[in-house]
Amino acid sequence: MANIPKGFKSLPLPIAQLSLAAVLKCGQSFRWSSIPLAAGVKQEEEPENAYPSHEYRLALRDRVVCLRQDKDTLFYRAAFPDVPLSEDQSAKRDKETLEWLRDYFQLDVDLVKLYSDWAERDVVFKETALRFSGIRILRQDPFENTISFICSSNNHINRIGKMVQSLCTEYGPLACSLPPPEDSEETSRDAIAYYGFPTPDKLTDESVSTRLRELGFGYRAEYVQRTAQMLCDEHEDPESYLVGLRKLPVEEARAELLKLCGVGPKVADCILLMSLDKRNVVPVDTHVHQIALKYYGLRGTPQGKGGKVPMTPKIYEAVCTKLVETWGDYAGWAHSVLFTADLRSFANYGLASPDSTPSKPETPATSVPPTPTESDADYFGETPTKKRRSRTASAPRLKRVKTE
DNA sequence: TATTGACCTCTA
DNA sequence: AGAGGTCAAT
Repeated sequence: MANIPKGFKSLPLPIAQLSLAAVLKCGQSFRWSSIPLAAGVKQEEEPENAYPSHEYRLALRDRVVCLRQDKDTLFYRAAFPDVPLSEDQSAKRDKETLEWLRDYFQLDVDLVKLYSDWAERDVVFKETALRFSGIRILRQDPFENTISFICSSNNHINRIGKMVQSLCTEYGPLACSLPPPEDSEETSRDAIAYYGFPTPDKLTDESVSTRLRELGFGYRAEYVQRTAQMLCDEHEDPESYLVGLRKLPVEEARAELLKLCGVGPKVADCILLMSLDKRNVVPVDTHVHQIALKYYGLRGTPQGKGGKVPMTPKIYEAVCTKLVETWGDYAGWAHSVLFTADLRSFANYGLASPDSTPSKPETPATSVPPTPTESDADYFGETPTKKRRSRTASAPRLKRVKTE
């Protein structure tokens, strides 16, 4: 590409393999900050994503990773509190950062290939999710991931982010302070302090739960503190223990996670998928459940008083099994694509519960999923394409009518 | 073993 | 009301 941002290294990477905008803000990690960059003079006929629109930053323990991306390149750099002494040292750090990136984004996994596999296996995916490209599963730190998703229960993504951020500011190590990018829209030149995620031992004290309550964690405050305490009590090196779960079979790893306070089936599955390498685990939340009911021919569930569908362990299992057999070995990854697509559509159209409750009393496991109708496509669609614009307009936000 | 409520707080 | 649930008591 034309120019490399000052101070950045570049890595060739098609945006279809990784979309930072989609991945970093879709509720996998809650710690990335995204900083809008000043738009340069826009040339005519310039393709989308010709230039980076944002810089993304994440504090690790010893450095702050800064990322940008355009159509076919990932730009990266790391900031440190001190100035590097030598060329050698600087080169070494660059190498470490690149290594971290490859691991964190799991760049060895060919996402484009996966998309085509899913599309081939699943009509619904092909029709609805294929246009949300570049969405992959991050390989996160297990402790951070665990604490973050303990915070996620009965909560909004937005609020989860605030909670995790305040947790780091309060208990995390200061990684580095640095000012906003020179080419950002930010007018202030003041340095921003970036804090890494706290280690388990920093969260064990009784005072932590009290403080977290004050910070608005609600009933999750005790979960966080007790989980940290439990991990430190039971394990010499809690973080290594959690990382070690990667080597266990799924069921065993899940059993370990379920011992932790505030970790139930759904949160455990999130951790398994997002930090313990269990790529075929599909966390079933309310959104995924709705999607499964509507598009994947699950039998009408027990009850629905007032249209509500209860989430029981049995249903959880059924949904999970169905989606795994639909998507295969990387089912958890596919789920993440659909979940993100789902979030976008809800943001645009609001949650429209299916009037058409699953009608089929019995749907063979092997049956082809119902072909999405046009309105289904809108339901999932991000931005209405020109083709569909008119009918989208005629199908405005469906105000949920209470079904009695 | 399966079903219910309660649970903190914020936002739409 | 409901949010990417979990826990504890029937």
